[in-house]
Amino acid sequence: MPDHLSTTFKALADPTRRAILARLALGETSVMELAKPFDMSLPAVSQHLKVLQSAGLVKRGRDAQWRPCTLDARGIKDATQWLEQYRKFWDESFGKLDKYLKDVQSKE
Amino acid sequence: MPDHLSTTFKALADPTRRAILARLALGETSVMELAKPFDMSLPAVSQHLKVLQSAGLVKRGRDAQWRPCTLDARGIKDATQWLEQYRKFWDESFGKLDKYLKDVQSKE
DNA sequence: CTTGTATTTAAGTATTTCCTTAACTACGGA
DNA sequence: TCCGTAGTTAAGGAAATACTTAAATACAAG
Repeated sequence: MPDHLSTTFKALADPTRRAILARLALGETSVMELAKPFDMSLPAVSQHLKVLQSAGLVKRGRDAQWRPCTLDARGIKDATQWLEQYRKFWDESFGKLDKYLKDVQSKE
Repeated sequence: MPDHLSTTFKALADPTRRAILARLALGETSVMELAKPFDMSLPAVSQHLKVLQSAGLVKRGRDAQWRPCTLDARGIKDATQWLEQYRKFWDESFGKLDKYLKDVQSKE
């Protein structure tokens, strides 16, 4: 129903889900393992993973009874690239603005 | 109540609010002007602006009865920098991964 | 001081989110 | 086949979200 980017940013707007992504940045792991740090039921973590998956931020596999999770580049890329449009606005100190302009030029 | 980054990503997770930011990227403008493209009441837009403001994405001024809006670099910077941590995961084609590794090295 | 313009606040509502517990499915091994 | 481990689905509820209309506020100009 909603656009893809809204789904992705919504997924990122939760500290539990961002912590899951941080863990996955270290490498593939199971749902059990992911759930350990959180004071929350397993179904809750499973539901967070579903949100992350449909946002294209996490991919799931199958290994016997485990469903290993890894980062999915797609969602991260989409969000990053959208924000990239606004890069010239964050820290407009001349140094960084100068770097920005050079980068833009080098792409032409 | 929630952490700053959650507030910021939540603010970005709405297409109307992202459209407002897109308009503001072109320059400062009024609430009336911002509201025009949307099939939505003025209070609704005003409420969206409040969300953007508390996420550090928009700054407001005062000029007679107008409350001009501009982009606020802080929120954009925070969100971008958080995602930056994951840059090495989006498009791990060797070319871009190579560029990433060079960038990391050049910062040391 | 009244009117018009710009904008916010208040109050109410439908929908969505994030969690819970209970029940279910999937797989491997004895 | 029965059991244990891993994980999901279902059902329900409290709180948050995204809107609405009506009323209030802020300022400029006559």
